[in-house]
Amino acid sequence: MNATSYVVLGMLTYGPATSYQLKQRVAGTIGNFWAFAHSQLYDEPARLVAAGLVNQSVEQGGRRKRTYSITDDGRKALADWLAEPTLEQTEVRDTGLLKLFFGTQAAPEDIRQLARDRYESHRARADGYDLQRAEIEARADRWQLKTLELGLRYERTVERFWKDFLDELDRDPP
Amino acid sequence: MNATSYVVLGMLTYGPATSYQLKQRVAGTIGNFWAFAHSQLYDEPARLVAAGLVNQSVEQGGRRKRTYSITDDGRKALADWLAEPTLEQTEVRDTGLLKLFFGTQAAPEDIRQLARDRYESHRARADGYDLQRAEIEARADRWQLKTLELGLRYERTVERFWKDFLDELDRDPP
DNA sequence: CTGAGCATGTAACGAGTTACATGATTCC
DNA sequence: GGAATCATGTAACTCGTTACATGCTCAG
Repeated sequence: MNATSYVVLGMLTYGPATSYQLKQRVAGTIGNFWAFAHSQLYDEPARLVAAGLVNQSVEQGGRRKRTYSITDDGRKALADWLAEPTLEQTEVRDTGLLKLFFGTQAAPEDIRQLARDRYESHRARADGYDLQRAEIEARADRWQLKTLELGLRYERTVERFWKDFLDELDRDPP
Repeated sequence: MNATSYVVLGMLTYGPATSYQLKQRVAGTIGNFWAFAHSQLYDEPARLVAAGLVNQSVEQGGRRKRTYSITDDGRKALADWLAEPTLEQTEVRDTGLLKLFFGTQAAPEDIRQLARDRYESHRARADGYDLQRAEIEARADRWQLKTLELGLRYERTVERFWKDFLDELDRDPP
Protein backbone atom coordinates (compact mmCIF):
# COMPACT_ATOMS: atom_id res chain seq x y z
CA MET A 1 0.00 0.00 0.00
CA ASN A 2 1.41 3.33 -1.07
CA ALA A 3 0.15 6.82 -1.74
CA THR A 4 -1.43 5.78 -5.04
CA SER A 5 -3.41 3.06 -3.28
CA TYR A 6 -4.94 5.50 -0.83
CA VAL A 7 -5.65 8.08 -3.49
CA VAL A 8 -7.63 5.47 -5.42
CA LEU A 9 -9.50 4.36 -2.31
CA GLY A 10 -10.15 7.94 -1.31
CA MET A 11 -11.44 8.96 -4.72
CA LEU A 12 -13.73 5.95 -4.76
CA THR A 13 -15.44 7.20 -1.60
CA TYR A 14 -17.05 9.82 -3.85
CA GLY A 15 -18.71 6.96 -5.74
CA PRO A 16 -17.85 4.17 -8.21
CA ALA A 17 -15.58 5.15 -11.06
CA THR A 18 -13.64 3.90 -14.04
CA SER A 19 -9.91 4.55 -14.22
CA TYR A 20 -10.58 7.47 -16.50
CA GLN A 21 -12.93 9.01 -13.99
CA LEU A 22 -10.36 8.49 -11.27
CA LYS A 23 -7.91 10.31 -13.48
CA GLN A 24 -10.32 13.22 -13.77
CA ARG A 25 -11.04 13.38 -10.06
CA VAL A 26 -7.33 13.42 -9.33
CA ALA A 27 -6.48 15.90 -12.07
CA GLY A 28 -8.69 18.66 -10.71
CA THR A 29 -7.56 18.31 -7.13
CA ILE A 30 -4.50 16.66 -5.63
CA GLY A 31 -3.04 16.08 -9.07
CA ASN A 32 -2.17 19.77 -9.01
CA PHE A 33 0.63 19.22 -6.57
CA TRP A 34 1.18 15.45 -6.69
CA ALA A 35 0.97 14.08 -10.20
CA PHE A 36 -0.15 10.51 -10.89
CA ALA A 37 0.26 9.12 -14.39
CA HIS A 38 -2.89 7.68 -15.92
CA SER A 39 -1.24 4.29 -16.20
CA GLN A 40 -0.91 4.20 -12.42
CA LEU A 41 -4.63 4.74 -12.08
CA TYR A 42 -5.22 1.82 -14.44
CA ASP A 43 -2.81 -0.51 -12.63
CA GLU A 44 -3.56 0.30 -9.02
CA PRO A 45 -7.28 -0.57 -8.89
CA ALA A 46 -6.45 -4.07 -10.18
CA ARG A 47 -4.10 -4.57 -7.22
CA LEU A 48 -6.74 -3.30 -4.81
CA VAL A 49 -9.28 -5.72 -6.25
CA ALA A 50 -6.85 -8.57 -5.58
CA ALA A 51 -6.52 -7.29 -2.00
CA GLY A 52 -10.31 -7.19 -1.56
CA LEU A 53 -10.39 -3.44 -0.95
CA VAL A 54 -12.16 -2.64 -4.20
CA ASN A 55 -14.85 -4.37 -6.28
CA GLN A 56 -14.79 -4.50 -10.01
CA SER A 57 -17.75 -4.66 -12.36
CA VAL A 58 -17.03 -5.36 -16.00
CA GLU A 59 -19.25 -3.84 -18.65
CA GLN A 60 -20.93 -6.41 -20.90
CA GLY A 61 -20.02 -6.00 -24.54
CA GLY A 62 -18.19 -3.07 -26.09
CA ARG A 63 -14.81 -2.44 -24.52
CA ARG A 64 -15.76 -4.42 -21.42
CA LYS A 65 -14.65 -1.46 -19.40
CA ARG A 66 -14.17 -1.82 -15.67
CA THR A 67 -15.92 0.22 -13.03
CA TYR A 68 -14.55 0.13 -9.50
CA SER A 69 -16.19 0.68 -6.15
CA ILE A 70 -14.77 0.64 -2.65
CA THR A 71 -15.56 -2.26 -0.30
CA ASP A 72 -16.06 -2.12 3.46
CA ASP A 73 -12.53 -3.46 3.87
CA GLY A 74 -11.39 -0.67 1.62
CA ARG A 75 -13.08 1.96 3.76
CA LYS A 76 -11.49 0.40 6.79
CA ALA A 77 -8.05 0.47 5.20
CA LEU A 78 -8.49 4.12 4.29
CA ALA A 79 -9.67 5.06 7.78
CA ASP A 80 -6.74 3.18 9.34
CA TRP A 81 -4.32 5.06 7.14
CA LEU A 82 -5.93 8.37 8.08
CA ALA A 83 -5.52 7.49 11.75
CA GLU A 84 -1.84 6.55 11.39
CA PRO A 85 0.80 9.09 12.30
CA THR A 86 2.35 10.64 9.21
CA LEU A 87 6.08 10.15 9.38
CA GLU A 88 7.17 10.83 5.82
CA GLN A 89 8.98 14.03 5.07
CA THR A 90 7.38 16.26 2.47
CA GLU A 91 9.31 16.13 -0.79
CA VAL A 92 9.49 19.29 -2.85
CA ARG A 93 10.85 18.32 -6.25
CA ASP A 94 11.53 21.64 -7.87
CA THR A 95 14.01 21.68 -10.72
CA GLY A 96 14.18 25.46 -10.58
CA LEU A 97 15.39 25.30 -7.03
CA LEU A 98 18.14 22.83 -7.99
CA LYS A 99 19.25 25.20 -10.71
CA LEU A 100 19.28 28.12 -8.31
CA PHE A 101 21.47 26.15 -5.95
CA PHE A 102 24.06 25.63 -8.66
CA GLY A 103 23.85 29.27 -9.71
CA THR A 104 27.62 29.82 -9.55
CA GLN A 105 27.94 27.60 -12.61
CA ALA A 106 25.38 29.56 -14.63
CA ALA A 107 25.64 32.68 -16.73
CA PRO A 108 24.00 35.73 -15.07
CA GLU A 109 21.39 35.97 -17.83
CA ASP A 110 20.45 32.33 -17.24
CA ILE A 111 19.77 33.00 -13.58
CA ARG A 112 17.65 35.98 -14.43
CA GLN A 113 15.73 34.01 -17.02
CA LEU A 114 15.19 31.20 -14.55
CA ALA A 115 13.81 33.63 -12.00
CA ARG A 116 11.45 35.21 -14.53
CA ASP A 117 10.21 31.80 -15.71
CA ARG A 118 9.62 30.50 -12.23
CA TYR A 119 7.93 33.68 -11.15
CA GLU A 120 5.51 33.52 -14.08
CA SER A 121 4.86 29.85 -13.64
CA HIS A 122 4.01 30.06 -9.95
CA ARG A 123 1.96 33.20 -10.40
CA ALA A 124 -0.09 31.52 -13.12
CA ARG A 125 -0.71 28.52 -10.94
CA ALA A 126 -1.70 30.64 -7.96
CA ASP A 127 -4.11 32.63 -10.11
CA GLY A 128 -5.57 29.36 -11.34
CA TYR A 129 -6.16 28.23 -7.76
CA ASP A 130 -7.90 31.51 -6.99
CA LEU A 131 -10.30 30.96 -9.85
CA GLN A 132 -10.83 27.36 -8.93
CA ARG A 133 -11.67 28.30 -5.37
CA ALA A 134 -14.29 30.77 -6.49
CA GLU A 135 -15.84 28.09 -8.70
CA ILE A 136 -16.02 25.22 -6.26
CA GLU A 137 -16.55 27.15 -3.03
CA ALA A 138 -20.23 26.28 -2.95
CA ARG A 139 -20.08 22.54 -3.58
CA ALA A 140 -16.66 21.33 -2.38
CA ASP A 141 -16.29 20.01 1.14
CA ARG A 142 -14.39 21.73 3.92
CA TRP A 143 -11.24 19.58 3.60
CA GLN A 144 -10.97 19.99 -0.13
CA LEU A 145 -11.13 23.74 0.31
CA LYS A 146 -8.46 23.58 2.99
CA THR A 147 -6.20 21.57 0.71
CA LEU A 148 -6.69 24.15 -1.99
CA GLU A 149 -5.93 26.91 0.50
CA LEU A 150 -2.58 25.38 1.36
CA GLY A 151 -1.81 25.02 -2.34
CA LEU A 152 -2.63 28.67 -2.78
CA ARG A 153 -0.54 29.85 0.15
CA TYR A 154 2.35 27.74 -1.09
CA GLU A 155 2.19 29.11 -4.63
CA ARG A 156 1.92 32.71 -3.44
CA THR A 157 4.93 32.24 -1.19
CA VAL A 158 7.04 30.87 -3.99
CA GLU A 159 5.78 33.49 -6.45
CA ARG A 160 6.78 36.15 -3.95
CA PHE A 161 10.21 34.61 -3.44
CA TRP A 162 11.09 34.73 -7.12
CA LYS A 163 9.72 38.26 -7.41
CA ASP A 164 11.85 39.45 -4.50
CA PHE A 165 14.78 37.65 -6.00
CA LEU A 166 14.28 39.39 -9.35
CA ASP A 167 14.24 42.76 -7.58
CA GLU A 168 17.39 41.80 -5.74
CA LEU A 169 19.10 40.87 -8.99
CA ASP A 170 18.29 44.33 -10.32
CA ARG A 171 19.71 46.06 -7.27
CA ASP A 172 22.72 43.77 -7.03
CA PRO A 173 23.50 41.98 -10.32
CA PRO A 174 25.58 38.82 -10.19
CA MET B 1 20.21 12.71 -17.93
CA ASN B 2 17.86 13.41 -15.07
CA ALA B 3 17.87 15.45 -11.87
CA THR B 4 20.23 13.01 -10.15
CA SER B 5 22.75 13.40 -12.96
CA TYR B 6 22.87 17.16 -12.59
CA VAL B 7 23.02 17.01 -8.83
CA VAL B 8 26.09 14.79 -9.08
CA LEU B 9 27.70 17.06 -11.67
CA GLY B 10 26.85 20.14 -9.65
CA MET B 11 28.20 18.75 -6.40
CA LEU B 12 31.40 17.75 -8.16
CA THR B 13 32.00 21.39 -9.11
CA TYR B 14 32.90 21.90 -5.43
CA GLY B 15 35.76 19.44 -5.93
CA PRO B 16 36.38 15.70 -6.42
CA ALA B 17 34.40 13.40 -4.17
CA THR B 18 33.55 9.81 -3.41
CA SER B 19 29.93 8.72 -3.45
CA TYR B 20 29.84 9.03 0.30
CA GLN B 21 31.04 12.59 0.13
CA LEU B 22 28.43 13.35 -2.51
CA LYS B 23 25.88 11.92 -0.14
CA GLN B 24 27.07 14.31 2.56
CA ARG B 25 27.09 17.34 0.30
CA VAL B 26 23.54 16.55 -0.79
CA ALA B 27 22.30 15.73 2.72
CA GLY B 28 23.14 19.14 4.15
CA THR B 29 21.64 21.13 1.29
CA ILE B 30 19.17 20.13 -1.41
CA GLY B 31 18.61 16.77 0.24
CA ASN B 32 16.45 18.68 2.71
CA PHE B 33 13.69 19.10 0.20
CA TRP B 34 14.56 16.60 -2.51
CA ALA B 35 15.85 13.32 -1.09
CA PHE B 36 18.28 11.14 -3.02
CA ALA B 37 18.96 7.63 -1.76
CA HIS B 38 22.61 6.79 -1.22
CA SER B 39 22.36 3.99 -3.76
CA GLN B 40 21.50 6.56 -6.43
CA LEU B 41 24.66 8.46 -5.63
CA TYR B 42 26.64 5.25 -6.04
CA ASP B 43 24.99 4.31 -9.35
CA GLU B 44 24.79 7.66 -11.06
CA PRO B 45 28.52 8.58 -11.16
CA ALA B 46 29.24 5.29 -12.95
CA ARG B 47 26.80 6.28 -15.70
CA LEU B 48 28.35 9.73 -15.97
CA VAL B 49 31.80 8.17 -16.31
CA ALA B 50 30.49 6.10 -19.21
CA ALA B 51 29.16 9.32 -20.77
CA GLY B 52 32.52 11.07 -20.35
CA LEU B 53 31.14 13.75 -18.04
CA VAL B 54 33.00 12.52 -14.99
CA ASN B 55 36.43 10.99 -14.37
CA GLN B 56 37.02 8.17 -11.97
CA SER B 57 40.18 7.45 -10.00
CA VAL B 58 40.36 4.17 -8.17
CA GLU B 59 42.28 3.96 -4.90
CA GLN B 60 45.11 1.43 -4.95
CA GLY B 61 44.73 -1.28 -2.32
CA GLY B 62 42.21 -1.35 0.51
CA ARG B 63 38.63 -1.07 -0.70
CA ARG B 64 39.74 0.34 -4.05
CA LYS B 65 37.30 3.15 -3.47
CA ARG B 66 36.40 5.45 -6.34
CA THR B 67 36.82 9.19 -6.36
CA TYR B 68 35.04 11.18 -9.02
CA SER B 69 35.79 14.53 -10.61
CA ILE B 70 33.94 16.54 -13.23
CA THR B 71 35.35 16.78 -16.76
CA ASP B 72 35.15 19.77 -19.11
CA ASP B 73 32.34 18.00 -20.95
CA GLY B 74 30.64 17.60 -17.61
CA ARG B 75 30.87 21.32 -16.88
CA LYS B 76 29.50 22.02 -20.31
CA ALA B 77 26.57 19.65 -19.77
CA LEU B 78 25.80 21.32 -16.46
CA ALA B 79 25.97 24.81 -17.93
CA ASP B 80 23.71 23.77 -20.81
CA TRP B 81 21.16 22.40 -18.38
CA LEU B 82 21.27 25.63 -16.37
CA ALA B 83 20.63 27.60 -19.56
CA GLU B 84 17.65 25.46 -20.59
CA PRO B 85 14.15 26.66 -19.81
CA THR B 86 12.67 24.79 -16.87
CA LEU B 87 9.38 23.27 -17.95
CA GLU B 88 8.73 20.71 -15.22
CA GLN B 89 6.01 21.40 -12.73
CA THR B 90 7.11 21.42 -9.11
CA GLU B 91 5.92 18.30 -7.31
CA VAL B 92 4.95 18.61 -3.67
CA ARG B 93 4.61 15.13 -2.31
CA ASP B 94 3.06 15.67 1.06
CA THR B 95 1.23 12.74 2.61
CA GLY B 96 -0.32 15.02 5.23
CA LEU B 97 -1.96 17.04 2.51
CA LEU B 98 -3.42 13.89 0.94
CA LYS B 99 -4.86 12.93 4.29
CA LEU B 100 -6.33 16.37 4.78
CA PHE B 101 -8.03 16.12 1.40
CA PHE B 102 -9.76 12.90 2.44
CA GLY B 103 -10.71 14.39 5.80
CA THR B 104 -14.38 13.46 5.47
CA GLN B 105 -13.37 9.82 5.89
CA ALA B 106 -11.40 10.45 9.07
CA ALA B 107 -12.43 10.71 12.70
CA PRO B 108 -12.30 14.30 14.02
CA GLU B 109 -9.52 13.40 16.48
CA ASP B 110 -7.46 12.01 13.63
CA ILE B 111 -7.68 15.29 11.76
CA ARG B 112 -6.68 17.22 14.81
CA GLN B 113 -3.77 14.88 15.46
CA LEU B 114 -2.67 15.19 11.85
CA ALA B 115 -2.70 18.96 12.12
CA ARG B 116 -0.69 18.93 15.34
CA ASP B 117 1.88 16.52 13.88
CA ARG B 118 2.31 18.46 10.68
CA TYR B 119 2.53 21.74 12.53
CA GLU B 120 5.29 20.42 14.79
CA SER B 121 7.15 18.79 11.97
CA HIS B 122 7.24 21.88 9.75
CA ARG B 123 8.06 24.14 12.65
CA ALA B 124 10.99 21.93 13.62
CA ARG B 125 12.29 21.96 10.09
CA ALA B 126 11.94 25.72 9.76
CA ASP B 127 13.79 26.22 13.06
CA GLY B 128 16.51 23.93 11.76
CA TYR B 129 16.88 26.05 8.64
CA ASP B 130 17.16 29.18 10.76
CA LEU B 131 20.03 27.66 12.69
CA GLN B 132 21.67 26.38 9.56
CA ARG B 133 21.53 29.78 7.97
CA ALA B 134 23.22 31.39 10.94
CA GLU B 135 25.96 28.77 10.77
CA ILE B 136 26.76 28.91 7.08
CA GLU B 137 26.03 32.56 6.38
CA ALA B 138 29.72 33.45 6.31
CA ARG B 139 31.04 30.73 4.02
CA ALA B 140 28.14 29.64 1.78
CA ASP B 141 27.70 31.27 -1.61
CA ARG B 142 24.87 33.59 -2.55
CA TRP B 143 22.83 30.95 -4.40
CA GLN B 144 23.03 28.41 -1.64
CA LEU B 145 21.74 31.01 0.78
CA LYS B 146 18.92 31.89 -1.58
CA THR B 147 17.94 28.23 -1.86
CA LEU B 148 17.89 27.99 1.90
CA GLU B 149 15.80 31.13 2.09
CA LEU B 150 13.13 29.65 -0.15
CA GLY B 151 13.16 26.49 1.96
CA LEU B 152 12.66 28.62 5.01
CA ARG B 153 9.84 30.67 3.54
CA TYR B 154 8.15 27.49 2.39
CA GLU B 155 8.39 25.82 5.79
CA ARG B 156 7.13 28.90 7.63
CA THR B 157 4.17 29.15 5.27
CA VAL B 158 3.20 25.55 5.85
CA GLU B 159 3.80 25.80 9.59
CA ARG B 160 1.50 28.80 9.64
CA PHE B 161 -1.16 27.02 7.63
CA TRP B 162 -1.40 24.13 10.07
CA LYS B 163 -1.38 26.50 13.01
CA ASP B 164 -4.24 28.52 11.57
CA PHE B 165 -6.04 25.31 10.80
CA LEU B 166 -5.66 24.12 14.39
CA ASP B 167 -7.13 27.40 15.63
CA GLU B 168 -9.98 27.03 13.18
CA LEU B 169 -10.66 23.50 14.43
CA ASP B 170 -10.95 24.89 17.96
CA ARG B 171 -13.38 27.60 16.90
CA ASP B 172 -15.36 25.33 14.61
CA PRO B 173 -14.88 21.63 15.40
CA PRO B 174 -15.68 19.07 12.70
C1' DC C 1 -17.95 9.53 -43.45
C1' DT C 2 -13.77 11.11 -41.68
C1' DG C 3 -10.72 13.29 -38.66
C1' DA C 4 -10.02 15.08 -34.00
C1' DG C 5 -10.14 14.38 -29.57
C1' DC C 6 -11.85 11.44 -25.78
C1' DA C 7 -11.35 7.06 -23.37
C1' DT C 8 -9.22 2.56 -22.24
C1' DG C 9 -5.72 -0.25 -21.78
C1' DT C 10 -0.79 -2.57 -21.96
C1' DA C 11 4.32 -2.90 -22.48
C1' DA C 12 8.82 -1.54 -21.86
C1' DC C 13 11.92 0.92 -19.64
C1' DG C 14 14.05 3.86 -16.31
C1' DA C 15 14.09 5.72 -11.60
C1' DG C 16 13.66 5.14 -6.78
C1' DT C 17 13.51 2.26 -2.53
C1' DT C 18 14.80 -1.30 0.55
C1' DA C 19 17.55 -4.77 1.95
C1' DC C 20 21.72 -7.08 2.18
C1' DA C 21 26.71 -7.56 2.76
C1' DT C 22 30.92 -6.29 4.45
C1' DG C 23 35.22 -3.43 5.26
C1' DA C 24 37.24 0.30 8.06
C1' DT C 25 37.50 3.13 12.19
C1' DT C 26 36.72 4.62 16.69
C1' DC C 27 35.57 4.39 21.30
C1' DC C 28 34.94 1.92 25.53
C1' DG D 1 39.29 -6.90 21.51
C1' DG D 2 34.38 -6.26 20.93
C1' DA D 3 30.55 -3.18 19.81
C1' DA D 4 28.97 0.60 17.53
C1' DT D 5 29.11 3.52 13.86
C1' DC D 6 30.96 5.17 9.56
C1' DA D 7 31.74 4.08 4.78
C1' DT D 8 31.30 1.48 0.40
C1' DG D 9 29.05 -1.11 -2.58
C1' DT D 10 25.43 -4.33 -4.92
C1' DA D 11 21.00 -6.82 -5.69
C1' DA D 12 16.25 -7.24 -5.83
C1' DC D 13 12.21 -5.26 -6.22
C1' DT D 14 8.67 -1.73 -6.65
C1' DC D 15 7.16 2.38 -8.53
C1' DG D 16 6.66 5.84 -12.03
C1' DT D 17 7.11 7.46 -16.83
C1' DT D 18 6.81 7.13 -21.64
C1' DA D 19 5.35 5.12 -25.57
C1' DC D 20 2.34 2.39 -28.05
C1' DA D 21 -2.11 0.62 -29.64
C1' DT D 22 -6.67 1.06 -30.55
C1' DG D 23 -11.73 1.66 -29.75
C1' DC D 24 -15.37 5.10 -29.28
C1' DT D 25 -17.98 9.55 -30.14
C1' DC D 26 -19.15 13.61 -32.11
C1' DA D 27 -18.64 17.77 -34.96
C1' DG D 28 -18.23 19.29 -39.52
